[in-house]
Amino acid sequence: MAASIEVLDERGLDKLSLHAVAARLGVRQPALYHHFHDKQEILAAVATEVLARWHTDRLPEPNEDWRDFLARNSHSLRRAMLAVRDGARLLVVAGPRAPELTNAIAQVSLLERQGFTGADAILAFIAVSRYTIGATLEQQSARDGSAILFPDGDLSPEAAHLVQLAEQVAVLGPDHEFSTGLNALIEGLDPHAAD
Amino acid sequence: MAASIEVLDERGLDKLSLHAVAARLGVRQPALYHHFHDKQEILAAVATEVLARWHTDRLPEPNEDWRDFLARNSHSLRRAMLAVRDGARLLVVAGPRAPELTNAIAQVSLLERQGFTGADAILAFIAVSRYTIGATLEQQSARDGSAILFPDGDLSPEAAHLVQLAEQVAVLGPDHEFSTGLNALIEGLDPHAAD
DNA sequence: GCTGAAGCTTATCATTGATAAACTTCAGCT
DNA sequence: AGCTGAAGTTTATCAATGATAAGCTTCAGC
Repeated sequence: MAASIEVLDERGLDKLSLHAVAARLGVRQPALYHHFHDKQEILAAVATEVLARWHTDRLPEPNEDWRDFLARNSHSLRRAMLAVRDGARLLVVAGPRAPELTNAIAQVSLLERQGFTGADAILAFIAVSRYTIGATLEQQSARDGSAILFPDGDLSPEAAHLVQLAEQVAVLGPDHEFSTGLNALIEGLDPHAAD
Repeated sequence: MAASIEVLDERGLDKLSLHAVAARLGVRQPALYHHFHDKQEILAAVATEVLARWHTDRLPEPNEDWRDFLARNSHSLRRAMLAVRDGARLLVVAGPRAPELTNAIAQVSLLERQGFTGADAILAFIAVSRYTIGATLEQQSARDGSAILFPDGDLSPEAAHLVQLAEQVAVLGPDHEFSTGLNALIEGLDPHAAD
């Protein structure tokens, strides 16, 4: 796992080859097949290891506000994805499909104690986790690939205005972008909101 | 593009090979390189084509409520991704990085006319689009891969409760899952919300 | 000192994205 | 009629990669 993460950081997910991992371990490529069934299984193990190392805030404090916990949990997941190159994509293609049971119980129970129905609690976790993954994925892809290009030819006044706004948003930074959406989502999930 | 989409639907993104596309066109694989620089460029063109075919609701009605438009736009993007196999992943790896200028102008302008600052309007679009991508991606991966497995051994009462809730959510269906999060996010973006 | 499992190696495959070099077709010009 | 060049295609060939088969070495445990 450690060797795989090193190779991942150096070459990126697309060029993460078993040969490179094996070489780093001082071993030949087929040796890996004595420990894993196929590449997919290796990637899954790497994804799990990344989460174990960096996604640390998974359990709510005893009487934590549900908003605080959802935000903390989401930022923790995001931190894990940003900790390694192509981390978000790695989680999408090889991440664990089912949540860990004991964590899920504590998490859902927290929301239920604060006014959520059970189903709404689950829907809330799903929504937040999907936003987190989507946002981090796009952000990380954009960072590693080419940055979004601002056209700079002759522009209509409206287009110029738009470009200026985009630059405004850009200087606020990716964390701000992420948090804005996350806070809006969490706010909107409030079961006590006035309809 | 049409041939590529057919192959994509039949074999999935991972097994979408240039050989297969060329075969469908009654042509040899290197012939494709006279029309595209590399595979990435082909995928980008396919992604653009998918959006052009199915992502139809991109422009706001003259005085449409911003909530309605954001929701309509998001559902339209989602529809496009669900229209082809692995559509969400395709968009992530090969989708256009920058939005179309004229559309973006009309969209941002709508939100500005309804109380958003320019920067907040852009942040709103970013948040919604990232949620849409993340949610559809997870949902489509889960559908095509193995469904989330409900453990069915001996469970603690809490675990049994959780499993029961998960089944409740499952019967509501993926569209409901998606809409719940989307509506919460849009609600939370309201610039006039009482703080 | 035998045995068998664990762990590794070499050899070998099929698939795949990509490149090089040559052949065919044909519109447009002289 | 005949030349020319561009467009589009073909065959041949690569290197990289994931995967499998068969055999060698080491060593714990009897």
